[in-house]
Amino acid sequence: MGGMAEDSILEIFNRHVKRNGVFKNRDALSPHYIPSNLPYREEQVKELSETVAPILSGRKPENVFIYGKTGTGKTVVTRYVLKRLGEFAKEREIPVNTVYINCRIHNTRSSVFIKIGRELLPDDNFLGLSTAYIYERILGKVREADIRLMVVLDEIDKLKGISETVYALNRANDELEKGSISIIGISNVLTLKDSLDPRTKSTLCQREMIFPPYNAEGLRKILEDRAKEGFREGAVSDGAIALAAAYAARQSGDARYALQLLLRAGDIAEEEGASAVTEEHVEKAKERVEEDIILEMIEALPEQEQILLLAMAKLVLAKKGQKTLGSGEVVITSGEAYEAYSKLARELGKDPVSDRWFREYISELAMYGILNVVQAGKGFRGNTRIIKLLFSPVKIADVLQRVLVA
DNA sequence: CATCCACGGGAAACCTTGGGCG
DNA sequence: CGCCCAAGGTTTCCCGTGGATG
Repeated sequence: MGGMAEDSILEIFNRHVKRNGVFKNRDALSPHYIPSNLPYREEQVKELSETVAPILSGRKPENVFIYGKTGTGKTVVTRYVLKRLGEFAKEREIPVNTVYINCRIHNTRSSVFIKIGRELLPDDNFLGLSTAYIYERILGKVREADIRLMVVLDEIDKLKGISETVYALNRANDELEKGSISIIGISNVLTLKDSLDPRTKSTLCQREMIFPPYNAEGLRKILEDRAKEGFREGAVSDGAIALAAAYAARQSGDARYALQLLLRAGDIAEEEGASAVTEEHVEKAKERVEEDIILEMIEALPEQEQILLLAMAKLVLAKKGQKTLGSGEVVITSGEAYEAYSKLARELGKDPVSDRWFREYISELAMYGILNVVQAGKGFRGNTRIIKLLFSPVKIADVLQRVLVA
């Protein structure tokens, strides 16, 4: 740690002090930000508002199931409408409560109930209590204060025991003389509906909404709006926005991707000390965003496949410089990979799967585009194939080390 | 040609889940 | 409520096949 490191640290810190970067409010580009208007989703906003509005006159709104691909605005429209509903109700002192639950985090019935309980009764501690008890406490509160509750279950496909949860929440309405509970379920898994049992399906899907993907024009409008909020005046070129919109349109109209692209482009522009975001920045951001997505995906992979990938990454790093093939790329045969994998699995205290199943994993990962598998050809015995990681082994190892140790 | 590495289909074994029944 | 069994899904086991070597 000599002068060099010191200098580069100073440089980083300085960059963050002198706030003449491209961003004005970086959060406006984040997927969690709720903008003040939602272009190209006016229809959906209207329909959802109509659906929840009866709550204001004391009637229980129908349950809604919202379906659409990632980045089609499901979550943001829901949060937007409920936020406005909450504000409206508060002004008029109507007892409306909304609870937003992301089922990827709260993925069991009890953790959903705990989350609702915390929202309604912030002073109580629900940990360690039975689900039935929490349920009764919630019901008691709803009844006592005549609360009209809206529960949003986002990424509901990730919830274990959808039926039980939906059924329990809905059944509450039969037991309540005052107050009500309505459900909004959100998912990007189209087949989810078919996998539900008929009773759950008819309960949850009293009303259905489908969110279509944005077209390039819509994406451009979204980016323009957000750029106005997020960037300084003139710190982002029209060309950059158009390019980001075009890439995202190709990614099946994913607005989250578009925003991520612009956000990363902004980061890169700042790193380079540029005064404005250009098309080149967007171009460079594309790689980074794709990497972000892959890393996110890797984090969500089944444990065994993560172990496999970590073993592969470590193997690549260990072999760097040795055994190379022409181009200087590291070569790994499936035999070696399996050995490394089973060793690592045992180190982590897990039973390795058979080599047969291992091969299934390999082809699955190849399908996702994380790995690449090719016939080895001459120089190797028989039908040997070589496996390549398509992403930086350092980053893969980084992410997985963290995930697997915890 | 025998041997080796590895692939991938299919049967068998094992595990999970949910419904029926005492 | 607990037990058991059927159905389904997952994983292993077994094996024939193909390609490259010596």
